[in-house]
Amino acid sequence: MLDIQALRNDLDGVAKRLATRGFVLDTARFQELEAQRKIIQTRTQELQARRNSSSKLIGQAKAKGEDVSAIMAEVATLGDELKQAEVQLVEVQTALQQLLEVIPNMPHESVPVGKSEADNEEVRKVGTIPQFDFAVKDHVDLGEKLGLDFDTAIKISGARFSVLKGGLARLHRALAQFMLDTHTDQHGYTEVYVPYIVNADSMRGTGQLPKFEEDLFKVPRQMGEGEENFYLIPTAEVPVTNMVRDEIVQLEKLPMKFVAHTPCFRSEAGSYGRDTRGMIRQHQFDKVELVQMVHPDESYAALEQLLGHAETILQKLGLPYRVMKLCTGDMGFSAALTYDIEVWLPAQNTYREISSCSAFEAFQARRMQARFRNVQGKPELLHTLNGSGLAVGRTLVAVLENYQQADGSVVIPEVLRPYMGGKEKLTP
RNA sequence: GGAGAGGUGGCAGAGUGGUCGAAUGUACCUGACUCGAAAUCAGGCGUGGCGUUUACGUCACCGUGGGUUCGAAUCCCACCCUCUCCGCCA
Repeated sequence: MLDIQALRNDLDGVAKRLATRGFVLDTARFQELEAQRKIIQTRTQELQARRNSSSKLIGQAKAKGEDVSAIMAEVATLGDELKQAEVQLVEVQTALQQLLEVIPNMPHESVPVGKSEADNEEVRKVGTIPQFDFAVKDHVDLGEKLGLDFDTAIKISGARFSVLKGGLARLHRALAQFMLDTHTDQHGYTEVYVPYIVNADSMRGTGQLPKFEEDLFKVPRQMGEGEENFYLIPTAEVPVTNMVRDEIVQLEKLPMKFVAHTPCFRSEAGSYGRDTRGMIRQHQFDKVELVQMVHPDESYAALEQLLGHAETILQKLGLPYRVMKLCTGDMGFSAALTYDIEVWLPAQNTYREISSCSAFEAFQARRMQARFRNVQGKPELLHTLNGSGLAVGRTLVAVLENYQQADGSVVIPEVLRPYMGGKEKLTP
């Protein structure tokens, strides 16, 4: 959520910056609601003040045993008007809140302006693209012989799921373990185990709700008369970041750095026909996620660091990649600045996203009321950031394709061998 | 699933429908005493909004949402959550 003060002070400026990411801010509506709010709030508070002082007088008079019927009659006339004003105030405030909740974050000034993926900016390329003296296979063809089984997954669940068997399942686990160990032992993250099902408040906190409900898997749940659904997490970002929701943390606790390995569930509504082959785009996939809560001054330095932590994994695995700075039009709803890391996939002869690292400034913290006590002792919104380190399924795909041999076997990257019982190769 | 207890400020913990945004303790900050510290004493110390802007005024907030009332932390209703015991269970 944006700071409503920013909208009050510089509405046109905010609208202009949001326009660069293709969002049209309804400034007229905002101004209208604000004007209404001001009038109604002032009147409501005035009436409340009168009621409060009269009621106080009644109390004092009664204590002295005086007659209070005159004051009672006077204050009684306030009732309806006050009630009506209060209702109106709630209405206008709710409308403002709803307007604010669907406004995306403002892009950082360094973000290149653009409309789509095509306008993203390449920051760097790392590693050398492997050359093959045979016809490369994609991970589906390679995997078929090694334990990747889509037919069984379709039977037990449906499209966009996969079953891994044997060495492949172990390699998948090895990747996650390796990532966790690296981030905890070398990058200073604290490993956390978190719920995979969260409540609506958490989804609102990180920005998935109210705007993107159709991307989520919903778990219906009765709550008294109404219902407030649970949701399957689309990323560990949600439960991990929400650990600080409604908290005021001590200054010394910052930065907080967490890493979590979780499955992620996405409905992939609207992506029909895209990446239908293979395990690039699944309803369920594993991811190791890095999350940091930091002092506002440290936000962007922390993002560079976090990006480096994710890159380290690719470097250790010997996978070639490039880092892209997303343009204004391609960034996610809550992000102020995003780097994508794209790994080289030989069979597709291109780079594909394997990690996304974003700084959110106070956007999520404001939604979550996540704060720290600053040097003056006052609560102040902290900054959040996160990034994949890395998407496990896509990393598996990259390993298979980049390490494939002419005979259809796959060499296991050295750093993973300790997790594979010393095995050096997966063979059909 | 059954029975019971409870949700109040950073923490602990009072609170009979009226002067309660809330006693008290503790933590924390400032000052005094001290060479310094401890102890002691004095003062300060919740969050958010709005209006004027170093001050000030005002409103809201005692798990959440409704209700009763001139007035609710306090009474009523519903819900959520926590704890204890029993049952079941990985």
